Amino acid sequence: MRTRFAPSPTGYLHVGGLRTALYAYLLARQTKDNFILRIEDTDQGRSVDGAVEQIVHGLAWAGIAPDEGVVLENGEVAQTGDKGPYIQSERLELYKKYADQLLHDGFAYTCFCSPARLDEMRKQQQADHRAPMYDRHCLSLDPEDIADRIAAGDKYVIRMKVPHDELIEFTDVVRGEMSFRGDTIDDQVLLKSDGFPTYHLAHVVDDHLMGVDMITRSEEWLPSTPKHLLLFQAFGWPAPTYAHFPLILNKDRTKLSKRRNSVSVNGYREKGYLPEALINFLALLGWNPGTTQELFTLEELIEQFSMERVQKAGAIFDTEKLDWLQGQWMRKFSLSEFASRIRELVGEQYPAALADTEFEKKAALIQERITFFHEAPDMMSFFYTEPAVRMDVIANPKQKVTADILPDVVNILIETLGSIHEPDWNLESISSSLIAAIDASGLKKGQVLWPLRAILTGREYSPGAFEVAEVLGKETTLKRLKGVFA
RNA sequence: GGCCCCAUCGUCUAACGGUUAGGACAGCAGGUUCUCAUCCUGCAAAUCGGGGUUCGAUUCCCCGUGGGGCUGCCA
Repeated sequence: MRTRFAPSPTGYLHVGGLRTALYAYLLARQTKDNFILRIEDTDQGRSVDGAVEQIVHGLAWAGIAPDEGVVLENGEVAQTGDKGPYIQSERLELYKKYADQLLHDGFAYTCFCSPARLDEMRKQQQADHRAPMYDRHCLSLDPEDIADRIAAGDKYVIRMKVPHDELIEFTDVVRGEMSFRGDTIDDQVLLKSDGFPTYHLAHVVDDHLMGVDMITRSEEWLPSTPKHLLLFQAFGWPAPTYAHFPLILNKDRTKLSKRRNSVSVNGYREKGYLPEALINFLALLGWNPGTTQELFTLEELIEQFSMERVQKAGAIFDTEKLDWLQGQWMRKFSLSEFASRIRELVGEQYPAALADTEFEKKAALIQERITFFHEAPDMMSFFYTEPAVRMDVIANPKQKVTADILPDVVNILIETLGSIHEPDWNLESISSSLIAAIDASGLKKGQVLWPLRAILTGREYSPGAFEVAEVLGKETTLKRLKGVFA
């Protein structure tokens, strides 16, 4: 199944767009066919510089880079495939040619109506409580007049002539049987006066020429599908299958917008979200596996995705679950993978980390606490620098640690830990000897372990005292303990 | 206004005529614990309304209601 993602380069890659792209990608992968990226830059006024780069890089980051069309080659935007060009502004002659064909075959007509006239017409129709539709003012112009006016430089568009007596029926893969009456369909503009096609013409021409047989797009396109079907019919081309995915919504259930949400894929990337988490989250927004599985790799999605389990109703974009998935994915990495992914980052602030043979052991202590990679340097700082130890952190009323017992506590710690032989310095010996010492002292665990942890890390929250002491080693541990009152 | 789509916990969703309406996130309460996080247990939480069809409707049909999309020489 050849599928495609066809965004307009009007800005960054949108999370809604990414989900549409993901589903198209999964479908193509399932059938071992190509996933195409086509750029729909037919609105000259709305195209934004750099948007194509954002889109291509965004898809690559998410792990669903296109196989054909506009792709990334050695980090540069390029085009690949034998059905190109894949950027619509480079296909203008093609649209003109096919528009002329429709004109010739009587499926379209030339229209000279000015925007001002159309505006006036719509206002009147609305005032009369009629559906705003083109009134076919130019439907039956004399062919010679048309030629003269064009020669004279008059602005014109080409409109499709919708057969009012037809009933257009089709089956949408996610929605089922659909039908529209021809007389409720407007004579859509196909070719604009600037020579660019509208979406409608471009979609039909391109998807036919590019061999796309499954059109996946979001629900907002459902009402214009009959126009597209009529065009396929007029050209004598086989119609593709359509699948309209549910919309992603703001909290107030309106169509997801950047005004009310953070919708830029790059924004999530910059905040530190993993592509695995975002993809997992987006996949589940409008689709479910029919099982209780919540965590999906891209591979698993390819195996399990099915159109039958795509939701019909729109889904609110609520990122609470994304945050949970982010945590799950951070923990899902093997330790060596996790360590290697944060090593550079930590190394930037603490160069010692780069050559640290104990790095993995340290990384292990933060993996279950971390949410974003960029938190790693801070979370690991006490392994590489002497923490600034504040009395108000060490003394903790909740743990019944008061300033007056601290000297005794520190002494117990220094004595107990100091008596462990260097080669025996491990989690087991540290914890058992400390527990024994605590029992003997009559103090509570928290009264001894909280200060130990606070002194070693300088923090209220951190990995456990035993673990930190073990990884820090006997020498550093004792040095920090002895330094508290120095 | 016209056309079209949709409707289960707060959110994402399962149940394709028979279930105490299930799961996950979030919430709340416990447990584990030196803190935080993780983890574990439990609690609370939903079928929009009305008619049909049926022995039986979340499920099928109709009518409402509600929400949404489209209605551009935007996509």
